[in-house]
Amino acid sequence: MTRALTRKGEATRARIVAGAAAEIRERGVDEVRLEDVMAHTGTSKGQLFHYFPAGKEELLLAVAEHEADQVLLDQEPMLSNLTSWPAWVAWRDRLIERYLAQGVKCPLNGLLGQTGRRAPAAQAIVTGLMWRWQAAITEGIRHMQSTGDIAARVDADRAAAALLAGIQGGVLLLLSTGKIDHLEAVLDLTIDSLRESART
Amino acid sequence: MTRALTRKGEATRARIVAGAAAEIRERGVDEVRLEDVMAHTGTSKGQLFHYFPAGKEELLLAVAEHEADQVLLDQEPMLSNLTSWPAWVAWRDRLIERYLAQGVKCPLNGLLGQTGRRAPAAQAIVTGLMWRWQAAITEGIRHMQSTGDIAARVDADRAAAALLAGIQGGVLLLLSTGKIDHLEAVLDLTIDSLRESART
DNA sequence: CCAAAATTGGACCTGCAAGTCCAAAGTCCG
DNA sequence: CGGACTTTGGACTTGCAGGTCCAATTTTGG
Repeated sequence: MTRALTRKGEATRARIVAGAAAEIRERGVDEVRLEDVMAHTGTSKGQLFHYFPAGKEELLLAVAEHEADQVLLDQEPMLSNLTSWPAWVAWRDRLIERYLAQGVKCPLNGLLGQTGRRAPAAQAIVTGLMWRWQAAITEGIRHMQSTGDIAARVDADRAAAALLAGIQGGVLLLLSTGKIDHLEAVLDLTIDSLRESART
Repeated sequence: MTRALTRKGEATRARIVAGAAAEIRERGVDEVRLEDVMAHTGTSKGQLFHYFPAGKEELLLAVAEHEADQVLLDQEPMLSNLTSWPAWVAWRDRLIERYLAQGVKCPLNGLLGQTGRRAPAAQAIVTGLMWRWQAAITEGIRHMQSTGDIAARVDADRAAAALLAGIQGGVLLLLSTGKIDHLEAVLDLTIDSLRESART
């Protein structure tokens, strides 16, 4: 159905999404006007509505997809290879580094409130992200259990759920307080707790 | 300076704040118009700007304060009396119950994005809430350490930070997925881990 | 090379929600 | 009771951001 995109069109569309994403990260969802996106990407209103007929909401949705994918990509290749304690630590370090650099600019935070409530599609994107994220963590835990580095009695799904929640909260607290301490504490204590489980 | 409020005025102001808070909880920050608040509280535009001269932003700030206080009040008297394991469990249950009932309606989520970025004052309110919350948890941990129910080697501040982050993330995941599982997992696993610390 | 379709620019429209204003009504206190 | 205030209602103004429209241009595929 959306087969009517030439190479140039595809490029323009991508430029719009990337530009809008950057703008949103920088200033927040509800501070970004279509005009800002136009200026920042060198496009016209005609193009915006050509590629996103439903207007702002559709654009925001595309941005959300883009950002959700980015969140997981930024954790690779660590996230998919949680197969040893050093690997876990490397992942932990990557998370800290990434969010420290990102600071107050959370791309998805606003999307929960802004589009999340009214657009079920946005909700689905965030939910999907969380599900994929948690699945990756679960797999890491399972692998560590298979090598005996984490006790078999640990409920991998539940532990992954808790760790994911901790990360989300850590990031949220980074957003509101500007300090990385919470994220660090959660990661270290949770991972330590998993590590400890094998010792008894 | 704001000494020019008769009893009737005070009541009206409170009615506006409470009504706006309810409306925001129900429909989200950026879906609520001043007209909605007027309709819902039986007030006129004149009154809104009489009590909140700076307009919407000032009203939102008052609502944020109101809601932040409520968050902690809803956890009392448990939160201030984390002095035994049953007490901790009671607190845990209260949290689950409260957020289960609240469901998708988070009063403060939007305030981070909406007012948080532009209004440092809103940021301060959220930060203050988190700080008070964490302090209460820390105190609970310290008390349990004094009775030997939690190992002395545990860093109370750090543990409290991690637990708070877990709770925030659990609530966030409740908002996006609609499931309480994450919050439950975080609370149970973290509390268990604290409990376990005393056994070694 | 040429028609059909995609792409682009930008002027214009429109609705809405925040904010202004002021006059009428009520309240307070000596 | 009376004058000075707070409180209230609601009509009006304003700016702005999202969305519409269409004509000009470029690209595509046969």
